[in-house]
Amino acid sequence: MLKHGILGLLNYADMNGYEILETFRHSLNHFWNAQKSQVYRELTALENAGYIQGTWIEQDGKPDKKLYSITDDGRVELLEWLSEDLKESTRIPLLMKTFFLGEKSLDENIAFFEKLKNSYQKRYKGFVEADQSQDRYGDELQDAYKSMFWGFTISYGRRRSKMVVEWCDECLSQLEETKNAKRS
Amino acid sequence: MLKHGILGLLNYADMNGYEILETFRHSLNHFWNAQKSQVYRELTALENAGYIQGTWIEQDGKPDKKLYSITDDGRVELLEWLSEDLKESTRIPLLMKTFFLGEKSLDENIAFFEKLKNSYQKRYKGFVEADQSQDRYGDELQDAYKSMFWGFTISYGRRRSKMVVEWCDECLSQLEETKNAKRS
DNA sequence: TTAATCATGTAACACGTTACATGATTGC
DNA sequence: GCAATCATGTAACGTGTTACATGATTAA
Repeated sequence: MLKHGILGLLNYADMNGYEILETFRHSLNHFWNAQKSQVYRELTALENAGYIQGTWIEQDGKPDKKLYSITDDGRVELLEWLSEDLKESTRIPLLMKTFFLGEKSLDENIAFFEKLKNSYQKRYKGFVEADQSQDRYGDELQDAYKSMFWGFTISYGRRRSKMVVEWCDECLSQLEETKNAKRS
Repeated sequence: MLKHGILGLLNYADMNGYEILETFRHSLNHFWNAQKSQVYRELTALENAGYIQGTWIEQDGKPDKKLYSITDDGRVELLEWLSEDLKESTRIPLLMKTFFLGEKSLDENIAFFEKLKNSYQKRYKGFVEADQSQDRYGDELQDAYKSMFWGFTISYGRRRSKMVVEWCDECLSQLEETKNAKRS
């Protein structure tokens, strides 16, 4: 999975590991959190598989870097992945916890959902701002068609955050109702 | 993560591996897809850690089974997990693919989102029906408070499916717009 | 007789996380 | 002098997936 993400980025431009990590951090971070160690490991694996090739570049005033570019085989692999059906493995840690919340008290659970709501409300605001500032990656790409899909991922993030906030509201109102019913 | 799910289930009732798998399949499947091999592995690990203990039960007409029950240490571990902050590792395969869809044609991408919309529409209907039939797990639990949280997970599933369908609509209308713009 | 259900697992691999490890240059 | 930026990785562990492997009983 990460493998294909890296191939996708190298298909846009040659990059070294550090730049790939930066790109993940500023453009893909809302849907993929890439770890340093994993990126370097995948780069090695991808090079061994012949999907990318790296060249060491000397720099002055900075450490040497290994610049990777995608190969023809890599491009084929990328397109194959894009054509495959996506296999969505549903694993939602939030719901795993929610499912067993019956072990905790009403008040603890109200606090749980309030905290959650708060954090997603912040995320939501972040997405709305990103949308308005018509920003970074969309501009970097300089290709209206490609940047449209970047926009789609932002839109998903916005909708998802909103959905979670609304879900929290629903949970909270049911919890409050239960609390009131107990009191009377 | 799965580890705590198993602890949670064993906290409700003693079960063997097969029953745990069945429970995942009919009650937790919409947010957690547990593999056989992993469940058996976790059960062994959990027993070695002292969080659960298993006893072999002979049955007639059926294979022997190993019935597990949670220990006091296991219950402590479960409650600790419930109190911890949840660490949500955002990794959304759907968006990873979406991000790089610029490599494919307009028509292919329209087909992609239509297929996706279709599958989430089906899921959505499934959730709505599950909601109305006031069903399985909620009844099994026989505990209004606990089954409320099960209901929360269903509600999340319903909202999420709906959100994805709406997102697909947005993507599709933008793609269609681009298509029309090209034609003229 | 054949498929489904009940029941257990192992082996190998793939993918993700956390901690450790190094070191030069630049700006405050 | 200290933190940030640029740049590379390894080691160990944890978690998830795929394929393989076995075998009895029951219902169509």
